[in-house]
Formats: sequence, C-alpha cells, structure tokens
Amino acid sequence: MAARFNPLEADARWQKVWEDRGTFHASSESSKPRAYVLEMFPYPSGRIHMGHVRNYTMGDVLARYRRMNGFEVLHPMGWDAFGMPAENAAMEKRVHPGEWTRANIDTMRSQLKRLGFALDWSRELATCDPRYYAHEQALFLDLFEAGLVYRKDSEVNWDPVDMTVLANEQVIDGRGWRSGALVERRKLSQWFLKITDFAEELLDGLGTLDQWPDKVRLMQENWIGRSRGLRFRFQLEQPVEAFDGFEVFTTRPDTIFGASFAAISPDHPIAQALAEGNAALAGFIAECKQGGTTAAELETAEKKGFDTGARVAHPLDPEWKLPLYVANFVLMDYGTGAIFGCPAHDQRDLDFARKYGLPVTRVVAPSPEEAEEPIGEEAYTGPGRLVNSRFLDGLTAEEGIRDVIARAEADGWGEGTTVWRLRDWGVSRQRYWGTPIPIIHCEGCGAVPVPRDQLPVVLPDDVSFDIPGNPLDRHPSWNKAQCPSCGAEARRETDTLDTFVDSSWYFIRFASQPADRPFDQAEAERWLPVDQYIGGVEHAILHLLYARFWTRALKRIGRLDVEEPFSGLFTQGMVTHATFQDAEGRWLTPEEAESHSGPVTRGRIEKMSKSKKNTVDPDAIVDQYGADAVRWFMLSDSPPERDLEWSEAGIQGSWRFTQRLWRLASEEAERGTSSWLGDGEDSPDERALQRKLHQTIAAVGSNIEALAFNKAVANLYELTNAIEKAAPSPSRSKAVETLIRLVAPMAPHLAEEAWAAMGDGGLIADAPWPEADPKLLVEEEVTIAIQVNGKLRDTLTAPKGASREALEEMALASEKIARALEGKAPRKVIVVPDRLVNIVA
RNA sequence: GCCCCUGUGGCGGAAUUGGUAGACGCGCUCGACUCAAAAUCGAGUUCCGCAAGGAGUGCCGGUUCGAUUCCGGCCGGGGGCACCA
Repeated sequence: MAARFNPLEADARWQKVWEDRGTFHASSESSKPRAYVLEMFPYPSGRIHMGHVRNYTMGDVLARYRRMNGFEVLHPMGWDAFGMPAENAAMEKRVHPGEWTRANIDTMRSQLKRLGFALDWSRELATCDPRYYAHEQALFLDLFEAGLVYRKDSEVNWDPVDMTVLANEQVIDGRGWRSGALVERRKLSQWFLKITDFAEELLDGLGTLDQWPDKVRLMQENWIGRSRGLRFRFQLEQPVEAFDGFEVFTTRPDTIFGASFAAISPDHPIAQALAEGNAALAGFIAECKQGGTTAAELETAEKKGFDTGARVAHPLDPEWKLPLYVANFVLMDYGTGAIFGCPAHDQRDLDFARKYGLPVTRVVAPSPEEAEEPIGEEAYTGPGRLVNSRFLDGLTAEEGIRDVIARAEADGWGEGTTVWRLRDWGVSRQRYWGTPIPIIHCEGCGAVPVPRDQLPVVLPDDVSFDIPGNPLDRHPSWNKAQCPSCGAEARRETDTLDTFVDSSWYFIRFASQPADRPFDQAEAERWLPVDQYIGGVEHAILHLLYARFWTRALKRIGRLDVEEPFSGLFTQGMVTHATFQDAEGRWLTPEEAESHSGPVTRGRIEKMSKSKKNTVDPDAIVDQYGADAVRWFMLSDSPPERDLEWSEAGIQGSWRFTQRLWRLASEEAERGTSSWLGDGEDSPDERALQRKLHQTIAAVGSNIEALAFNKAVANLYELTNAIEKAAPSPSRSKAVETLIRLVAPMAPHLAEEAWAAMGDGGLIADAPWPEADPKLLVEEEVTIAIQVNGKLRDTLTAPKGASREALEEMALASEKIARALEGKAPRKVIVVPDRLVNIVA
C-alpha cells in the first residue's frame, strides 16, 4: 500500500474505468427518479480556465451526489462553438474558424477529462456542427411559420469594430459587449424574434422560479420593465400632412391638469413631416442624432427642445392649448414616442419647462396647506392628494389614475394600457461563423423559407478573412439560390443567427438527440426542466432570458410542454488572483513580479484575465497536485456565489488534505476490512465518534443540496479531525469507510482508490450515499450558557432535555454566577431548554 | 439618479426560527521528529491585560431578559438599470 496517494497515476486510471464502464451515461429509459444537472457550456476559446474548473466542479459534486442518492443523472457537456473570436483568430492567424474551433474543442475536452467530471460524453455536441445547426434552422422556420419571426427595417446598434449588429442586451454603456467599441445607430433590414409577445409570461413566470437567486429574477424583472398607464390621443389644432393628432403614453394620468406642453421624439413621423418645410427644425433633428449614447454623455446632455409652433388640445378641455415641442430626450422606441410634459412632478419635464419658460403648475400636494406651495428646482414626486385639478381635486394619485383612465375609456380618447421596456430580439448578424438563416430573398416573392428538404443550409468552407465584413456576402456562389416559390434567380440570406440562439435550446438537444429532428418531445420532457443550472451571473439577462423565451415559444407552437427551462439556477462567483505591475504600469505575472529587478506594485485582486497576466493554467496545477486537490480547493473556503481568490497556499492546503484522507484510508485498509463490518463497541468515545459521523452525514448532505460546498467541506474537515483523534476501533473504521463515501463527490479519484484499497470491490461511483441515523443526530449532553443580564458568566453541562427548574437550580448554584450577581437578588430568570439560562437582576 | 446585494480576527469565512460570536481552512508562533530541510505530529492564535477582568460583528440610535441576526438613520464596498414618460 502506497504511503502517498499518487494522482498522476491514479487519476487517469480511474477516468479510464469510468469511461470503459460507461458509468456516467444517462439512460432516458431508466425507471429511477431523474435529475438533470447542467453547467453553462463553454465557448471553445483555446484552453479551459479556472472559472470553468470551478463551475464544472460544483455541477459535478451535485451530479455525483444525486447519483449516489439513486437518481438517473443527466450531466452533459458541449460547446458553444460559433462566435466572433474564431473569426478574429482567422484574421490574425490565417486559420479557418472551423479548424481553429475544432482544435480548441479537442484541447479543452482533454483538459476537462483530466478533471474527472462525471459527464455523459456520449451526448457531447458543438453548435457549429451542421448536425446541430440543421435543427436550429428547422426550429427557426417553425417559429417563422408561427409568426414569431419577422423582418423589419430598423435602427440598430452597429458595432464598427466587429462590423456587426448587436442586440440591446449586448450594448453595455453604449459600447459593444465584446469589442468595447462605441456603438453607432444604423438603419438595416433585420430579422427579429417576437420576444415581446411573451413579455407578460416571461415576467409572471419569474414568480414560479423560487429556486433562482432573487438578484437574477429582479434583474430580469427590471429588464422586461412593465409600466402600466394611460395611452391617449392629442388632437392637433392644425393637421400636419395626414396627421390630425398623435398618441402619448403616461404612467401618471392623474397629473393631467399639470400639463404644460407636449413633446415628440425627433424620430417621430410628425417631427419628420414638420421638418420638411422647416429648415431650422430639420437642423435641430440632425443635431439630436449626433449626441453620444454613453451613460456619461446622457447624464450631462442638456434637455433641448424645438417649439414647432403647432398646438394640441388638452384632452379634458378642448379650449386649453398646449405647445408642441420636438425634444431630444423623447425616445421613439419607448411608449409611443411622444409625451405630455408635467413639469411640477417630473424632474426632466421641470428642467425643460424652466429652460423654455413654460408654466409649472402643482397638481399634487402632500397636505391641503401646501396646495399653492410653488415648485422650486425639484419636481415633487412624493405622495399626496390632487389639487388644482378641477374634478380630480382631493383624490389620491391612485384614485386619480383610475378616474382619468375610466373617463378616457368612456369618452373614447384613450385607454389604460401596459408598456414594456423589453424590445424584440434582433438576431441577424453580419458574420460568417454562425448558423445561416434559412431564408431566400426573391425579388418577386420576398423572403421565402428554405424548403425543409434542403436543410441544413451549410456554411461554405472556401471563405477568406483578409478584408473586414461578412465573407458570405462576397462569396462568389454561395449566396446565389433559386427561389423555392417561383424558381427565379434569388439571393440567399447571408446574415447568420446571433449565437445566443444556439444556446437557447442546447439543453433540450442534450436531453434528446435524434438525427432527423431537433429533439423527441416525449424524451425531452422526461428530462426537462433542468433541475440545477449553474453558471456565471453575467448571463443573468442575455442567455437566461433568451432560453426562457425560446422554451415558451416552443410550448406555444406545441413542440415542447415545458414552461421554464431551468427550475433551479445558481450563479457562481469568479476566480480571482492577485495582480502585479512594474513601475511603468505593465502587468507582470506573479513569477515575473518575484524576479523583477525594479519596483513592483501589488495591485487589486481581480478576475483572472490574460491581459492582467494573473491567470493560472488548470493543466499545470493538475500536473502538480492532481485533479482532486484542485477540485477540493474550488469548493473550499469561499461561498460558491462569491469570488474565490486563487492562492498557492490554498491549493497546497487542499493537497495536504487529500493526503490526510489517504493516510486514514490506507491505515484502515492495512488493518483489514473485517474491522469495519462490526457494529462497534458501546464505549463513550466510540459513541461520540458515531454521533459525529452521523451528524456529518446529515450536514454534508444538506449542504451539498443547498450548494453550500464550503460548509460541506468544513463538515468533512471536522469529521476528519475527530477520526484522527480517535483510537482504533470498529467505530473508527466504519467512520473512515463512511468518510470516503462522503468525499467521493468532491474527490472522486482518491475515493475510488481508497475504496478499492479497502476491498469493497465495486466502484464508489456506484456506491450509495450513507444514511444518517436520526437517533445519533442528537447529543446526550448539552452545554448550557448561563448569563447575568444577558452577559455570559458561566457554562455548565446538563443532560439533554433537563427541566427548566433543574437548569435554573444548577445555574443559581454556580459560584461565578453568585459573584456576578454581587448579592443582588434575581428579579427574573429566563430558561431556554438545552440552550441557556439568563438571570435578570 | 433609481433598484438590489454586502460590511464579522492578519486573511477566506462559520453561526436553524434572536439564545455561548469567531466553527473549518489559510497564515503565523512555540514545541516534537531530523545532521538539516521538506513532509508529518502536538500546543497556541479576536483585541487590551501578567491576571482578575474588560471590549468586540462598519458607525449612531431603537426594540428585547438577550441583537452578527429585527427596525430607523448614516458611512464604506460591489452589482444591475438608466433621458423609460
């Protein structure tokens, strides 16, 4: 028996055993209860990083734990393999994106396999494989036929560096989420998915996701952004071309008598019409378009308007005319692109009114005395009752809103409505490395779906990346096609799908992968929804919202009877590491920092990234310490939702622990197996160890279920400490055998090795999770805290379940207590059985 | 600006419904083993104090017999959204 556990030799050996036996293949036919454990699949960028290791280790512990608890576990892995970096690599390294991607997949697959994850590799998929995207194209056509896909000219977010369109979700602070370039506005013809059709159910569905982090639900709620209010019509005094009026939306119809102007967006059709005969207005509109869209620019941007000279009638008083402005802060793509301005109760409107000398009339007052209180530089947005509002006077805001909506609906000039912040999902990308959109454009017939029997539309291989832009566009033949409808010469759609479409249904394909269709409904429904999904919080909106939408869209068209794809969600923290910089501010690796001759500053602890040179390559660590030590470290110390700081000391500590476990197991193995088959003696020490063991079984189980891996690790350390202190005995042997089962989900190679050495025969991967004996979960004796006026003064040991009277008597008998009381008589004694006695004096 | 989360030793962090704050790990100190080192093992480690004792969970206040936990107000850190009518 080796004195040391040698992972370099053992890891690969056990990985091969699992693979040869198909231990982790998930059977869709199994009669066991099912569990679907999934981690967000990786983009094959080159090599795996510590963030992947942390993510997949967490999922793996849960998957192995569920297996040991008798579940048929689906735990698959694949590749989110389309996307920009492959094209960037193609441009920089003159390698085909497909070749680059597939090489990366090979590298990363073997890296993942070295970590011993309990994955069903037979279900591996890559989204860039025509065998995957063929089905995506079919699903796209399904949605197209169901009216959930449409094409429209629209202002889009154009990334001038990546030369592609971005979805709203992909623009962060006015910059492209990947390139970081300032995003421009451009008008293009684009494909959209009707996610707004699902706004209400996506919002309401959040209420059913009780195993999601509140934070993520809240972020999605804000993103979908429901506003209820009144949509009503302003009549123009004089028609502008064909327009005799326009609609506005407000969430505060109660303040309608505080109106002092109307404003429309520079992009509003009426503004456009007015500008035709008005050079000054045309100039103003052009000026509005120039402004940047970054947060800082918007913050400081002045509220500017242009008085069109047109007038609109107040809906509740036709004699009352309001001036019509074109204003730079009114957005065409929210609400109706037009507003009524109520300066007294909206800060933006107030700024605007002050600037242009418009009246400011208070219509809400916190008390009757303040009804005529003038508005200063701050709009009043607090609670109160309506004033200066004719028949609305005296009503609360809520009553006023209801009243005005009711009148508008009765008199036909408006209606109560709901407006969403969520926009439809633009999925066209002017890129090569993505799923081709299966559409043919015919001059006579318009956009025609590619017939099903011509799917998949496969990407051509003969493309060049020496000039920017989309190589599909300039391909000599690929973009030419025959119109499926009339047979005329036509043009193939050269845009590809946003890669977020690929990841919107991969979890369904994992569950069921027939060759001739996207998935088998019955089989997919047997696995879905995913019981536990684990990934980074950066996908809180983008991916998780799109996947929810896609699932609901499939349900609506009758393809899958699942409402929510992920019933449990966990967002894990990042892996961080110290950073170092030299005197010139250049980043240094930790090794460089150590040997650097000049001054070195230790920077912040930051997310591992190549640019800051603070990455740690998992492969090198696995070489040095083995898979189990790395896995153990990923689970230790930091709560999984928080960031984990990588440290050399930490991985060494984990390595030491694996060796401690090995020593315990090998000692027991040498003692022989028969010792742990007995029940154990009834000595106090053995009873104490048994109790510790069973408490640990219960605690580790519930902590793994709660994904509180750091706490489970602490429980295991405690048990290990207790076993090491115990003298050899049948109970101790049994405890070691059980300890090995408890660590098996976390350190599976070591556990198999120890299991084999202890002579059980089978695989620990197939062994059942130990059962906690409820009788052994409670202590016989408890420590009682004794307080005087709430301050701890003494402790005593009492039998569990001792009576209040007995505890009080014991407490008062304490010498320390007598001293603390300083002769004062107790006024009151509070006894919490099995916990404490508090004497109030 | 709005919304949300968070603040505990030298460090990462524990602490069922309010009931012995600091479990467990890292680091550090001392000791054992060793020619020596590594590894390993033992003891200690919130702060002040020789001790008795006192203070202590960002700060100020409140509720309570009792507050890391509940409430109010500040301060610091992080995240999301943002001209959203």
